[in-house]
Amino acid sequence: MAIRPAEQLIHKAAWLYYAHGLRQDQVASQLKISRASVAMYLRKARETGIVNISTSTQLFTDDVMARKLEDALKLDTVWIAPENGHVADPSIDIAVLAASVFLELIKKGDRIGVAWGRTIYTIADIMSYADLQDVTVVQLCGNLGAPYSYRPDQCTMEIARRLNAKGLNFYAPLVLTTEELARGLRAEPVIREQLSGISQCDLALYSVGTVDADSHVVKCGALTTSEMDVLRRAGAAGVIAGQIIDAQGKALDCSYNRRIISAELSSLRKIEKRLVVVQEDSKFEPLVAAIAGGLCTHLVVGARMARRLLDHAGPAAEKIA
Amino acid sequence: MAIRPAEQLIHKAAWLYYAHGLRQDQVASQLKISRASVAMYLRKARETGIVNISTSTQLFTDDVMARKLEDALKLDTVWIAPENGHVADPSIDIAVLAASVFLELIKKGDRIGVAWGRTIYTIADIMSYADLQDVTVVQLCGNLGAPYSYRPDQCTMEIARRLNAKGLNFYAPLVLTTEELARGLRAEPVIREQLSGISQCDLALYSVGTVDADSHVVKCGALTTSEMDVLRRAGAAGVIAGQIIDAQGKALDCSYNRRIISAELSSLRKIEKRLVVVQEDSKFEPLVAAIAGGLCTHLVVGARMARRLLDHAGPAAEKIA
DNA sequence: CACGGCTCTCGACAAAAGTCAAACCAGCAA
DNA sequence: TTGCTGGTTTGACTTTTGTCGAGAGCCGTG
Repeated sequence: MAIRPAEQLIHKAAWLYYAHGLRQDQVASQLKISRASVAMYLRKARETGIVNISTSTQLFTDDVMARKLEDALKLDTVWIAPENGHVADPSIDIAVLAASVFLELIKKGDRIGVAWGRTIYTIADIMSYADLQDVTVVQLCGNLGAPYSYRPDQCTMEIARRLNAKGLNFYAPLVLTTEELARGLRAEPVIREQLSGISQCDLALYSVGTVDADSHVVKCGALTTSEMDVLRRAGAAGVIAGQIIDAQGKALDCSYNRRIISAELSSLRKIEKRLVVVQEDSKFEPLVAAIAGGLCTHLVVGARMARRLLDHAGPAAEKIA
Repeated sequence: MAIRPAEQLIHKAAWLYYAHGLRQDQVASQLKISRASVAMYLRKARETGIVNISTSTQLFTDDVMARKLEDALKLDTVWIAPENGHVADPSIDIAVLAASVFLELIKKGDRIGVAWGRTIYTIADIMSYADLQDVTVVQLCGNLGAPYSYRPDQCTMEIARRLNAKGLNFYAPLVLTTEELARGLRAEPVIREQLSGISQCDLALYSVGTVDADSHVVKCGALTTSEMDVLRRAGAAGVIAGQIIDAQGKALDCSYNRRIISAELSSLRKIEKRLVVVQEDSKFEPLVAAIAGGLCTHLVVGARMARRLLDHAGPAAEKIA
């Protein structure tokens, strides 16, 4: 119980304003404070998640293209963010939508797996605060220095913070220099436990990475440009949770994949809702690979990407709708 | 309305406004409609649940219950002490909360009325020291021998001591053997002054007592078990400041009530802030009676009691949230 | 094809909410 | 004691939002 007058007042103001529909000046006179303070308290209430304002994301699953994509790619639900040039930065649009979808998919008591990357952090950053105490957010892969705040543990923690949930971090590097070491580390009880807990998640949130010189894993130093070149020629098609996958969405058989500490793809597939968010157009092939590998059940993309996916799925799928 | 273009528009407007945080005029220009229409759409969006505004329920479950109680019972403020079973003695919890609430409610220059009982003394006992020199603490009712230090004058003095305030004691017994004597004593200038000063208090602190054999007034010898039995059958529902009240919170018309020296209930009702603290679950009916009689504006109870009060107030009050 | 009846839309105004610098206050150090 | 610091609170001001009545568009009917 909050004895702190501030929190008590904030809650009471929020209650009177949002639940009772009083005006700010009425709240002010009732609480015997100035209206300006009420306005301030209400802002705090919104910021801290004491009140939640959520908008339904139905609109974006409701259109025909989303339906066609669901059918063609056998996905659970697809959300398509419009890219009509009105909004300054279309990628923000996708992230805002993704954040809402993400919040909508969370249920009480859920365990949520979160990967890392620019996309994920953007989502975390714009996500509104919520109050989900019995939710646990777990990190899906080991750590790696990344520019800004895109680090795996930061993504996890930031999302946990926003949700007022428990954050479960991964205290291991993403990639090691030898396979032996990686094997040994995976066998460590702490790590083993974290990894085995992943398949018990109810919801996972990740994006996909490219396998070119611009790839996140290259930029963060996990792989050199030339190593990546080799992998690409060996069939690498994308990156999921730090792991290289081929065009069928299977983990590529390579030394790199054996040297990382990350969620097994089979564990990921056991998670009921696998929410994949893709912002950049360049991530088309990786996304197709991830979908092929059954790593995606819920998808948030922009209109252009949706179009491309539909074209790719072939005219056969087109005419179903 | 076949295809409902409106629905789509409402959705879009709600999305841009709530999820993207645009202003109404920006939304209007983006959707190429007037701002007035946007305002109307937004209202519809709220009404139809396309956007959802809710006050958090998990993190602040006790606060939410407190707000509901305030609404249902028309109380000023309700504080609820959590009873999660972890703490050894939950009644201490309530007392700690009550003490801080009490201190919070005191303002400079206040005159404070204090009744007596185990609850009150517990509060006095754990209350932190403060320095409120221009505060006066007055005893609300006559004296009566009580076990430990629960005597009215002791409660008053202890609180005055803690606050560094002036204590104003009552030099009269709580109950006399004849109505005449009580009348005569009440007419005495010293007593009369004390009694008439009560309605000028700014804050009162009391608990409620039960009307069974375990009642404080019985244990202290003011009434015998059998007398209490009779009173209960006559409609006694609780005890406030040594006085018997009925289920409506009115003073019961009985010889006992005419033989006591205590604050008139009407004087108590004139006090702006009437803080009632209840620890024991058995005091449910007395508390309900006191609230019904308008003897309570500020309430401190445990979560269990709160729940019971809310259930009692009826499901109608429940659904406000 | 003109007519009510209907909803949707808009402009203008009034009301409410947001903002910001200044005042205030408690706690602390000198 | 005095002055300082960090945070809250407030009044005055600006911006944003809600509302209302008028008018526009639409449709079935006589």
